Amino acid sequence: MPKPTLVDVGREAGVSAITVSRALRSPEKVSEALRRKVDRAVKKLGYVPNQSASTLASNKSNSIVVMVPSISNNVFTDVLGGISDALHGSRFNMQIGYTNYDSLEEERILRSFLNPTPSGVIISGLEQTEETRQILANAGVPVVQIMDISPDPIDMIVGFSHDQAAETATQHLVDAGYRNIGFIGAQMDPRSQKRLAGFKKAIKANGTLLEQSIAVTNKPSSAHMGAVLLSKLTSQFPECDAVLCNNDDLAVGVLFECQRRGIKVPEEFGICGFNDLGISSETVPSITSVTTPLREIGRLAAAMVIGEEEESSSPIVDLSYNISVRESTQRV
Amino acid sequence: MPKPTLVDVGREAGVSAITVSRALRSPEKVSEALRRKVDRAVKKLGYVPNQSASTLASNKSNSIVVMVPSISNNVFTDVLGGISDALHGSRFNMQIGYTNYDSLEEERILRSFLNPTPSGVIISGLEQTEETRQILANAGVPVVQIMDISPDPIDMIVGFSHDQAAETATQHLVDAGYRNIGFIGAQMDPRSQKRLAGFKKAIKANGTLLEQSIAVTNKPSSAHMGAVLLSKLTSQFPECDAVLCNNDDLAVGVLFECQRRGIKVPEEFGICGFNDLGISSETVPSITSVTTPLREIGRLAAAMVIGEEEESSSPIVDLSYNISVRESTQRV
DNA sequence: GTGAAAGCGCTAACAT
DNA sequence: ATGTTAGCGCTTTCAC
Repeated sequence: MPKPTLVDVGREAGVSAITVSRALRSPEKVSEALRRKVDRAVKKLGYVPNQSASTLASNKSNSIVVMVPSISNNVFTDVLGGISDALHGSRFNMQIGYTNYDSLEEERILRSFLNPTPSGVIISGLEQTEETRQILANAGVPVVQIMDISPDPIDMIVGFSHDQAAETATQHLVDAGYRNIGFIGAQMDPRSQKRLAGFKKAIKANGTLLEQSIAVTNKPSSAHMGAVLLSKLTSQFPECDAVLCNNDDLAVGVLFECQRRGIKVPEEFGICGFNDLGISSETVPSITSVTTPLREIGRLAAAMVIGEEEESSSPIVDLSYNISVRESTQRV
Repeated sequence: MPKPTLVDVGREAGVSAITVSRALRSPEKVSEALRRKVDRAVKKLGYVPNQSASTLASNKSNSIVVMVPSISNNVFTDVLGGISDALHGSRFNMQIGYTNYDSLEEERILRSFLNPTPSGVIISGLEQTEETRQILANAGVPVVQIMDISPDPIDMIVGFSHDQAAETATQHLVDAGYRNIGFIGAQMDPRSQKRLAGFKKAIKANGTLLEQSIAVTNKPSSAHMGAVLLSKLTSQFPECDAVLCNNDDLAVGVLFECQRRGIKVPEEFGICGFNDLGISSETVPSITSVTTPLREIGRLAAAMVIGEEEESSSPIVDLSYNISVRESTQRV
């Protein structure tokens, strides 16, 4: 037997197809009795809506478009996990776009994803092109920017303050007794730049910022890159006795490089990571890291975009981070 | 101005819409001249096909359905990366389903993904339910099973032999001089069971297999779990002097636990991981691992499913693995 | 090799 | 609150 359609359900329930459509899409706009009749007919026939027909007729899809810079980065797999959780069981599915940290590529992909119009857009960062902001603002769908915060979002935003988080982490290193603190960063996207700014601010508040205390690259973050950047840093800044890394894989690589060179952590050298990706609590010594609300960002962004959040809640959500202090910064 | 449709392209090219449709979908069934005219019109108008309309009319989508157990597992992000690469620039997109290592869940998701009929299916492992195999065999689309190998695939298959890989790795530990070798495994899916079987075979070939030399769990794999399982193993098998781990995160956790206990690796204890996930080459000491062709599996599976492989090539592709020998198994 | 007609299943817009 | 009408843009089937 063929798949049942809205017409079949309507016949079963004794109403017209369009009425069934409405009962299904906006149950609140329909009488209680009808809703029950329709539900029963749907179950009896095992009706499943045809997305393509719906999309074609309305020129609007049930997709939530999610734009992230990279899928291989654990940071974003965590965020995607949160979104996936929040969307699970809803009528929405997610369509992932991978921008490779390129605003123009992002714009191009987004254009292709905006037809048919999705039900919502979740997009990483603030660094969209002016064109992209225009397109999104005029798309007539909820847009949630994630990861960062700003007083001036396209529509809504959920993230945390990268500069504050880095500033707090740097201050923690100062408080732990380190005096020549360096910064190691890979994949220096705008959020990483903000972490660097937070680092600089904290250093200046405690003394003088030295140019040679910073070693960064635009290449991807990895344990290997952590070792490479530590070598660079210690050669240009030999008196360095601690580092803030802009991601945990770098921090892990720094620790390994210290072990290779016989540098004692935390006695001779302090290490603080970022994002608390799971491995930093397991190393020996364990690594202090900034625990960031990655999964929660995804979960909340999805809830906001599908309108499941409280009406009263603000379109700007600044989530909190936390310094998870571990052995790598605890001098005796 | 509104988006151009097939009718618009047809008008521009001086032919009917259906002819344009054919010229686009089966260029080989159409005259050279027409093909050129149509191409020019498409470019001039910036025509982009409407997927929903196509899917609705044909009840066939341009999606390649990909079923994987988990997204947070790095093993599958690598495989997905390979698929994504191979599909990039083609007219196909991927639709990902997460089964959470549950065959019944897999069957349920697959049923929902099979309407409209996708252009192909890539599915992890051999452990589908009988129902699932039936559905797939009757779907009339290319199906590629991945990760494992079998002489009896539903349609096509690309993977490698997990038992042979584990057997080879175990033999490497024996050859390295270890005499009381244990096995540590998490997330004991069927492929992990095969690795365990390969381990047992190699041990028996060299002596006696002890029940207490095996410590496994069905919980997810992580560095933390590696430490937990090492504790279990050494308490039940104190003379143990080396382990084969069924995944690299476990191996890393084992190394850290050894460091915590002051056990010298590789002198007192040998460690071999599996999948070579990138971190094992960075630790101190670096960890020997079985390098598996994860990305290549994804790339090839996608090529096979969209028919881009040589016609002549076999529907059964057994890729090779490689033992990457590092410090953790090199006794002086 | 190309075209005409019909319809995929749904929803927008307008009735009632 | 519910129904009628008219497509959405494409592909299928059948003609020529």
